[in-house]
Order: sequence, then C-alpha cells, then structure tokens
Amino acid sequence: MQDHSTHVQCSECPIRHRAVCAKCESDELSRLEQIKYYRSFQAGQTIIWSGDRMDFVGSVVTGIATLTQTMEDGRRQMVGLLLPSDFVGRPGRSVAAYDVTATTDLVMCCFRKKPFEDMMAATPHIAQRLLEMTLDELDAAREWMLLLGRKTAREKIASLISIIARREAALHLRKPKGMLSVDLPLTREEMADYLGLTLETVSRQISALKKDGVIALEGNRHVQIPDIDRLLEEAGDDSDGGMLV
Amino acid sequence: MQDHSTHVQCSECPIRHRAVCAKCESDELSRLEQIKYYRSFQAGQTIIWSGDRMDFVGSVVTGIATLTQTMEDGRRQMVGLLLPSDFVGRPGRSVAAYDVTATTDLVMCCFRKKPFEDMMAATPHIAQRLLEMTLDELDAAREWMLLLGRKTAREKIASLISIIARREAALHLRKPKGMLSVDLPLTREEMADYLGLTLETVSRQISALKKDGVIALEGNRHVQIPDIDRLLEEAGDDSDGGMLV
DNA sequence: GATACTCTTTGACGCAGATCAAGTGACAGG
DNA sequence: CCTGTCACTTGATCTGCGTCAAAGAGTATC
Repeated sequence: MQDHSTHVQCSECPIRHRAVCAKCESDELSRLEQIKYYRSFQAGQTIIWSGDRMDFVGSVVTGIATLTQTMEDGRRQMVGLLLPSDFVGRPGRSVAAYDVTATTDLVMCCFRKKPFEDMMAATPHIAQRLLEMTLDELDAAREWMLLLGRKTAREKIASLISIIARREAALHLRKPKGMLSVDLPLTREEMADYLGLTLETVSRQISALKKDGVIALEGNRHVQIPDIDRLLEEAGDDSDGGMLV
Repeated sequence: MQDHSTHVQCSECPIRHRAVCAKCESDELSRLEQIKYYRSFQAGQTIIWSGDRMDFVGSVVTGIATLTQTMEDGRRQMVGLLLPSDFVGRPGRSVAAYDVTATTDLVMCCFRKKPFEDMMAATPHIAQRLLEMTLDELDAAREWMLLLGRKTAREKIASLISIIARREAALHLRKPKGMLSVDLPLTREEMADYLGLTLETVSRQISALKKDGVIALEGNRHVQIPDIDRLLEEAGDDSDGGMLV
C-alpha cells in the first residue's frame, strides 16, 4: 500500500484529510466536494438509532459522538467513541447497527451513501484509506476488549484518561509537555458505559486516583496529570501506548 | 461497492474465495496463486508472538487459531477467534500486535507481505474485499465488547455457544435443523480467555446450563442444543443473530 | 496395569464492584 | 430567594465471580 499521507492537505472537511490524498486524487476530491453536505446536532441528541435506515456516511468535524449498544433490559455498552476526523457508517450496509449519539454539540460532514460508494469503486485510494482507518479502529476495539475483560475498575479509569489524553494530543498535533491537562468530554455515566462499570464505581475510582495523587481535578470534567508515566502504570499498559512518540 | 460474491468460485485456497472475485480478476488470481504458500502448525503451537516481525499475511485453511493479548502480570484476553477462511495480518504493518496461536492442528495459506501489498495496490477488488472483511470483524468485536462489559457469566457462556454454532453452520453452509450439535474447539481455559472469566466459572456455568436443560453434554467438548431459541434467550441477545436466516 | 500427565469439576471462602440510598453543589427559572 | 433539576459524591450492604484447594476423568508413556 503506497503511503500518500505525507502530502495530504487538510481543510475544513476531514474526509479530505483522512480518506483521500489531495495531490494524487484532486479530480476525485472535487467530486467529493460536490456531494458533501453538513449536519449539526445538539449535545445529547441522537443522530441515528440502531435498526434505522442509514443512507449516508460521514465524519465528525467538531464535537464528540458515541456508538452504543443496548440490551433489552436497558444495559448499555459503548462500543465506539468518535472524535473529530473519525468516520461513521459502513459502505455496503443500509441499516445502522448501533445508536449514534452526539455527547457534545457536533458538526458532521456527510455523503449520501450511493454516490460515495460509486466514488469508492472508482477511486482505489479511498477504499485503501478507509481500510487503514478501519484496521486502526479494529486495533482500538481489541485494546478495549482487554480493558473490558481483564482490567480492574481503577485500571479502567486510568486507561480511559490516558486514552483521551492521547487522542486529544494527536488531534491538536502537540506533544504533551509539562503538566498534562485533559478535558473529559463524557459524563460519569457515559464513562461507565465506556468501561463496563456503574457510574458510582467510576466516581469512587476517580476520587481514589485523586486522593493518591495520580490525577488532580479542576471542576468535575477537567483532569490534570502530574506524571503521565505514573498514570500509564496505573492503567496496566505494558507500553507507553504511543503517548510520547 | 459492486457485489461480485455471487460468481466467486471457491477452491482449496480461501483467499481466492474471500478476497477476490474469480470471474472478474482471473489474471490477478493467477498471480495470487504464484505467490501463495502453505504453512502447517500443530495444536498448541504459537504461530507468532506479539512484537515479532511479521512479513506475511494469510488465511486459515483448516483448524482454529486465536489472537490474544497478555498483560505483564499474565492476565490474558482473547481478542480474535480465527476459523477457516478468516484472515490474519495487517497490510501496512510489519510487527504483530497480538499472539497468534493454533488451538488445533492448522493449515494456513500465506502470502509474503510485499507482493501481496503490491497486488492490493494494483487490484482494487482485493482492497475492497479486505475492507468488507475488516468491517465484519469490527462488528464482531463490538458485539464481543457488549458481552465483555455487560453480560453475566451465564449469558457469556450461552453467547459463546451460540456464536460457535452460528459460525460452524455458516462454514458448512447447512441450515441448522432438528437437534443442533456443536463441537467446542476450545478448552475451558480458552473459553475463559474469550469471555473474560476464570476457567472455574466457565465450568460452573456450563454445568448450570446443563442442569437447567438448556444444553446437553456429550463428553466435555461436544454440546447438543435441544432448543436454539432458549439458548439465544439465555444469551441475552435481542435478535436471533442471523441464526435462522 | 501403574504412573504421570492435562483437562475438568466441585466446594469453601473472600472481595471487588453492583445495588440501594442519601446528600452536596451548580445552575436555571419563577 | 426559593425550588427543581442534573451531575456528581459518598456511605452501607449485598452478591457474583474470583481465589484457593482438592479430587475425578481421560489419555499417553513406560
């Protein structure tokens, strides 16, 4: 697979940045430009329900969305956390498999499915880029499975904070230096759904990490990390998880 | 994405069946034929360790393999179960991210990475087929996350049995009819690693399901399912999971 | 046929995290 | 200012599953 990532130009629309190479596919790019459109959602709004017809794919421009699965009796498990530039929707399927919810105000860049699929069939780079993104998501899902299946509540919380710190850092393209400081974009209940815990346990473990000096809280949603290595150790990860690359 | 699956011809090599369309890509197919080779492994043998250099991709021809992640203190979580025709290895990465282990005697059809990637770049169908397979895996991973995060031990066991039943049925292209009967290709410990439990809990819950008449055991590894709907209900799934399609 | 494996089952007990419940603080609206 | 709501914290208690331990069952080796 050729790497075109070095000469990608990013602009307002993340799909331009993530899914195609600007230099090599400029004509297809302009066709993508023609079929794209934007949708806005308010915090808390459900974008689409599992089982609904879904005739678009898209990527998050600003804000945060979640994918969740719900059992009949109401038990919920988050299975995806979408930050800006993340992709939603599956080419080749017309029914949503998960609830997609905006947890903050959110702007999404959408493409109607049919023309997007046509374009994908015509331009190999898009399919290849999408494959790469999907493989990354699969890796993230497998990391998540280890967390859900084998980590303690304390390790789960430490993992979540470091995952969010890592993703925010990657997003802003800045190296973490000095005292790291992270906004948690989720409520305690959403964190619980992410981690397979109850919200009470989430709250208790955050308090415990704070008492032990692993993190410091400023308000409820803002976390400061005096020692990232300490946090990663608490998370039970055997590597730095790409944090310091 | 065009659907060529209807006129695929399957033969000894699953990659032919799963990754490309025989009618449309016959010339590329013959090139795939030229670069493929087979490797055999014994039950229990580790195919590759996480962190090792991995210069091939491949797909399982016969037998069963697992992907597992291990924490420093030895806690293990299975993150992938590979049945015949499943694909291993990630184009664009040269280091294995998981331990890959043969749990039964196994034959794998391999392609050296470099020529496979060249071929993928040259033949769009391969990338598109691989994207589809990866998206399927991602869906399975997300179902698995719900299981790990929110299901009880009993539901986990019932889910595992129905998952294996479904996949075996799909493999043999036969509709389940009458008394379903399933071979569990995993030890109790491997099931525990799949489900995020201990082997003792797995054993206890299997005994409980047997006592309650949900399943019947014939030896340790062979399960009979008198009532598949009952089992699916025990699994906590809200659909039949494609069982009866 | 005895021994030594590995895989599995079953029992007794303890604990991490769920459940149930009460209380705090921030903020909006009347 | 009072009141309601929402997100969060903290406490008390319960329980599902993990841990530790022992023993049964099947298979291979000599």
